[in-house]
Amino acid sequence: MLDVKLLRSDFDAVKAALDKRNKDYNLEQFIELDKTRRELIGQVEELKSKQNAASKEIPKLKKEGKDTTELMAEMKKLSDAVKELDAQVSEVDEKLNKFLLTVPNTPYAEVLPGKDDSENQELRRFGTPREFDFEVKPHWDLGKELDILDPETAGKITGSRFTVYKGLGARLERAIINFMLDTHIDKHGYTEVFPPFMVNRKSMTGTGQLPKFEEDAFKVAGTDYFLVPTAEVPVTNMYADMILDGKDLPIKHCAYTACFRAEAGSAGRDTRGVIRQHQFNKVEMVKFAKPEESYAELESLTNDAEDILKLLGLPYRVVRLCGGDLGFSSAMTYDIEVWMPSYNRYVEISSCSNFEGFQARRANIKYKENVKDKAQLVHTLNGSGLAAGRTTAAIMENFQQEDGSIIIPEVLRPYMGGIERITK
RNA sequence: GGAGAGGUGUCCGAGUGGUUUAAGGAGCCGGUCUUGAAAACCGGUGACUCCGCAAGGGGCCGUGGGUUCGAAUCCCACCCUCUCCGCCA
Repeated sequence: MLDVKLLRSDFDAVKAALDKRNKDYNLEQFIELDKTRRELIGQVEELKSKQNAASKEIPKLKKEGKDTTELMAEMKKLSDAVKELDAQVSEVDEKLNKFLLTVPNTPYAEVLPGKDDSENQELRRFGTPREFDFEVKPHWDLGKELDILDPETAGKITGSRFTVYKGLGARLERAIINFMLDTHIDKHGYTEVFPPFMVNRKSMTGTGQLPKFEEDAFKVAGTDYFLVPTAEVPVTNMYADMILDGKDLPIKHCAYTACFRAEAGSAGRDTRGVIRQHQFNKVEMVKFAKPEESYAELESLTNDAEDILKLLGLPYRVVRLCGGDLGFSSAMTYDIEVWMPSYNRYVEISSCSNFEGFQARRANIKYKENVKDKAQLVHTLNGSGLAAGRTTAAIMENFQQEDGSIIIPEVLRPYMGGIERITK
């Protein structure tokens, strides 16, 4: 949610920042609603003040044995007026709130305007895509030949966009998850959490998935719960409605969860392989930081995600998303894209974002430097570290051999019982 | 799922319709005393939020409604915690 005070005091600046997203958000309606709301509040609070005064007066008069009938009748009228005005206030409040909840975050100064992902800025590359002297196979063909990925069986037991991992495929996916978690915990200093895979509506609203993107989420029938689209949702909301101690910041968590996405609107895209699934595994990093430190924290968070790819020996590049490609809640996002031989291009494997105070305002997460200070919003950040399914696919494709086998990266071997290669 | 108990400020805890402006205690801050500290004593101290330039005012006793001139207190719904029972990995 945007800062209402900023919207009032510096409307044009907010509008200019949002323009970088290349869409129109009809911000003008805010001005009118806000004005109406403030007028109504002024009126109703004046009446309530009178009400409170009378409530002190009536018991006094009664004790003195005086008649309060007339005053009480007068107060009844006032009470009705208050009710009427209160109803109007909450109506305007609701409209205003509804509107504010659907306006995305203002992009950071460094974010360039742009239409879509074609206008993202490449910042750096690591590694060199391997030159193959044989015909590369996509991971879905390798997976089938090695009998480690089985989308057909998943289609039978569930439906499309699901995969059964079998044998060493399942073990590889699990090894990747554990390797990533251990690295973030032991080397990068994150504290692991293992949260529920379902969250309530409040949490989904807190991080910005709702109310605007309900069709992207899986709702659990008969409840008001949603399957988590990312661990960002449960982990960020762990601190909802809390005032943190500045001494504890930054707080750094990593978490593994399965992630569930309806993939509404992506029919026909990436239908083969494990790149775009309704359910996939991901290790997520989440940070809570002081505002003045949040952009430095974004750099280190992105480096932590990159470190996983470096250790695995996978070539990648880092891009800064332009305004038009930026997620709803984010002020700035770095995407890390891994080289995917079958696509013959870099494919997103991590997205690292600084949400500044946008989520913190929605979820009510604050901190105090000292006990006597005024509580202020923390900045929230998160990034994939990494998407496990896409990592499995990248390893399969980048480390495939001419005979169709796959060499396991050395760092994963301890997690694979020492196995060095997946063969038929 | 069933039965019961409960949710009050940083914490403990009182409070069943009106000087409650949320008692009292702990903690915290300041002071007296002390070589210093502790103890004792004295004084101070709810957080958050909304409107307002300010003065000030409104709201907040799990959440949301309702009754009333007036609600922490009465009524309704929901959420959460604890105990017991049932079921279950």
